[in-house]
Amino acid sequence: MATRKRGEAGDKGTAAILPRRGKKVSSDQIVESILSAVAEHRLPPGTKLGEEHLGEIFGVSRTVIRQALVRLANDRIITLEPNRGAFVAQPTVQEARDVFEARRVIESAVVARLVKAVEPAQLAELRRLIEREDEARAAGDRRALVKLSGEFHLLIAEMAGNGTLTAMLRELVLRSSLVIMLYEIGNRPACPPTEHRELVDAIAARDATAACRIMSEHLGHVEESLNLIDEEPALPDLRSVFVELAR
Amino acid sequence: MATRKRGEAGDKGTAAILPRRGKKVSSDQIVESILSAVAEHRLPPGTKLGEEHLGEIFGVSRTVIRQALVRLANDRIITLEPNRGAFVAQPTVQEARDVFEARRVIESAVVARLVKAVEPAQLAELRRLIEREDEARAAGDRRALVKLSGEFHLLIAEMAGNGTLTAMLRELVLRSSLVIMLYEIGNRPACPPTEHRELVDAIAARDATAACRIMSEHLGHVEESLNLIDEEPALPDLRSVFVELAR
DNA sequence: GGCGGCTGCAGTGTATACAAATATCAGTCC
DNA sequence: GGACTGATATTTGTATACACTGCAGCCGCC
Repeated sequence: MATRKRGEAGDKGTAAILPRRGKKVSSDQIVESILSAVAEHRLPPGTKLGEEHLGEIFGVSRTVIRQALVRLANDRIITLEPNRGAFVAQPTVQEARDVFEARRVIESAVVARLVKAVEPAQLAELRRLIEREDEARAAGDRRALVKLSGEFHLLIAEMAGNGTLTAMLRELVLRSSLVIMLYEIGNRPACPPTEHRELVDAIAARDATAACRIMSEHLGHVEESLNLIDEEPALPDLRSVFVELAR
Repeated sequence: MATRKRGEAGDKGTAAILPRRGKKVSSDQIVESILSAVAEHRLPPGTKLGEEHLGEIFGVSRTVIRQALVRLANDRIITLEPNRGAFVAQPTVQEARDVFEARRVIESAVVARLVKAVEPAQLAELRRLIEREDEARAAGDRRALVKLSGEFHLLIAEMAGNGTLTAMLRELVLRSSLVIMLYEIGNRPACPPTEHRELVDAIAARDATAACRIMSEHLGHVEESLNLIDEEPALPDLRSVFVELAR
């Protein structure tokens, strides 16, 4: 536990680290790993992220972990409670609704922009992604499905070519992932499977009005499929569970 | 210079620190100070922000400064060049256009939302802010004017009630401030003075269509008033010059 | 005289040490 | 038996130490 050289991280069974060639800053890898875990619903909201613990997992000191946590907190993926630590964020119902509204605003605009300048190769790429979604759905791989669905929305933004809007949407998609983990009802499928396809069809037809409408409705459907009523859902839930056991 | 207790920071003549009662995390104050300096055009793009130097100014160690810099870099207000340090960001022409497009997208939506639920007290508050803008303009106080103009746009977003969109817009307004510093032509006034007033009038009339149009055009006017031609403007300019010479 | 490498310095990147705050738990008192 | 209080242990917050990188100036070399 004394001195720890870099590079030992991989030994510790942390599968999620994508070993980018040394160019990137080390805290980037940690941020990416945690974001990836959120996107794949492997990291439930409310989970405590202890600094020392993460440091052991990634094979770096708390200094680097701290940088990563500060960045994640800045994007509202985690919350930093002073003197208590870092926890995976638990968006409130209000925040959840705000996130979806923001997504409708941004993604409608992004789709409209893409319709104007979409190229056949891009349509093919979108359709390829949809096929991978179908495969994941067929295989019953919910984690892959939810991640691919997010990537689909993000890919549209990237293709639209506004880096600022894309960066913002990336944050929103990740927060959506937290929202879905918190508020989804049972095992209902998050994204209706046909709508992505319809959206690409509308884009291919250069029908901006229809594409915007489908995107907006699609996000509305996802939001409606959630249990966004104004009551405290998660940590209180755990707490009440323990109260039950303690009786 | 050895041990330094908290609370001595204020002694060092750092005027910009608003001494919030101890609740906030100390890096927050530093972030706020730097953001404030950017909003008031006191901190030109490209300025080097040395860690040790900032540490002396704010009376904290590099650790805290670093946290603040990481957060600012995350919001693209500064750029962190590995092993070289932190510099106030210099948005490219492309980024500048992206920022204004993103603002049009978000602020149109925000205005439309506000029109639906605006209250008389809010209209009065907006008009009060416009009057302060007029005063700053009359006094020739450009720094106050540019800051108040940003606050006007932000106030509309806050009133609209979507915290997520507001947070995103806050970032965009700050980056706009950098863009304006970089690309403004001479001393041309950034914001046409009448448009804010027209906007509030349209909101008061509950005319969502007009309000969106005015907001969008207003942002378009600000963008057009800048020298956003596709040539490298500042540091990159130097580089391309040397590339030419090397041929 | 100009150019390339070298060395010293300044500044960042990371780890560690220490202080402060909080959570845990045992013991005591009511 | 339950609640409170104190000590202890764990965890975070901050400062500092040290290693490494990049830059500048100098010197020697061509």
